[in-house]
Amino acid sequence: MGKRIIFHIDANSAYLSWSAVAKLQHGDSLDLRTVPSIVGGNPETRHGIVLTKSIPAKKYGIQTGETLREALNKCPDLIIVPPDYSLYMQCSIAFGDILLREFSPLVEQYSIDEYFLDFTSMERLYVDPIKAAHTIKDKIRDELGFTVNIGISTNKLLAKMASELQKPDKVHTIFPEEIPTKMWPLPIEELFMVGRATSKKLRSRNIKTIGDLAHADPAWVQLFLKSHGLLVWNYANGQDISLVRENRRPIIKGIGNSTTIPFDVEDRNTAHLVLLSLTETVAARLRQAGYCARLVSVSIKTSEFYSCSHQRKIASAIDCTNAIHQIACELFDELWKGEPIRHLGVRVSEFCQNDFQQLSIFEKDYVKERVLDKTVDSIRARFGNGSVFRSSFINSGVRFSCGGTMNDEEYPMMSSLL
DNA sequence: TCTGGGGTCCTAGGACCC
DNA sequence: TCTGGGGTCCTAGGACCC
Repeated sequence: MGKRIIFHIDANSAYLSWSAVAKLQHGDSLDLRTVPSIVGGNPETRHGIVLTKSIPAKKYGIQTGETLREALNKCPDLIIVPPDYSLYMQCSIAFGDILLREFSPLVEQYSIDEYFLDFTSMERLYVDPIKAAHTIKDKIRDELGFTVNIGISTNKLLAKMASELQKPDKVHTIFPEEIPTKMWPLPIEELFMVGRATSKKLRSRNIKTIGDLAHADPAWVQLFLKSHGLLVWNYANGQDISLVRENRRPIIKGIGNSTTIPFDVEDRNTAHLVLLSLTETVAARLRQAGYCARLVSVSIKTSEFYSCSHQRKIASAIDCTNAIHQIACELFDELWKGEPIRHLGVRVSEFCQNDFQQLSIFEKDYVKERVLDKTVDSIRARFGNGSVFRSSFINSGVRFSCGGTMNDEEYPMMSSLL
């Protein structure tokens, strides 16, 4: 294989920029990006954390994931706006369309605000990839109103590392010969796939920079980081052979829905109702994907932030809301010891196609269930999620649909590896 | 402490079978 | 059984990403 040229394109402070652009378009005179501001959840419903910060907010030391209280302590004048996920989906798609339509057929969406682009076959058209990257960057800024960073290199890992260098509105390269000067001096935490636990283990062994890791003995790193050690050692040395793959229909491995409940749940019935609300969206997405699932799992987080989960393999794969809900409730009853519950989750996985005539082996009731689910799905598709819901939710204090406010339409998913 | 939600992958331990 | 070893499956938990 010849030398490839890979771009990584990353929207700067994506949620915040996108909300800022929308506000400007609605006649607002203040550009949120120019002042300390964040996109954050609502503390009233116990969702009060920082999702994205503006660059001026970053200067106050505000970090993604911290509570709004902490952020406000650092900057009392901080402007806080709520997230708007359907807006973000639109921006994400418009962003990807420009890349795909104008620059290369080989584009991979990596997350809601990141794309990889294989520029290799475009070289003859543009000659200079750096100039082409500036063209892309400027076109997105001029047409969509938000800035991006573009990283350029010979593989995805290096391109991604390059796009993180200096922000916003920049093009950077980390070609292999630039690794020692541009990547090795960076703190170890900056390396892709080195999170809190890994950096702690590395730092305790005096590995402080990416260069330190690159020069360490890979066998020694494997002793305490197992296979993950070899992965990050390769990344520190700029080694990555993964390909940019067009993502039509990514292979989904699991579908889940979880939520922090605005109040502590202390009784079984309410818990079961929350599980139903979570299962409704999980099962509908499962059916829309055309799958049946063989594994159901339930997770709990208590008011004291203790987490645990319980799962079960089932004999025949299912996609019915009621069937999944029933198993989720059984799992919950086996798992719950009576502590006040802060957070609940339902997840299904181990999929197989749902189009087979296996229906005949189900009991009559089950066939009816599937017909009912299909009907409800299509009503909700036409008239909205709230158009039909179970009477058990009335006056229960539990919303009929909760968790991932995602407008859906196929949420772009990344794998944890490149 | 006003501490989110969506994912993927890996590992360890126990059950079970030969 | 105070027995050994290896393979596979299952479950729970933890690590990482955005």
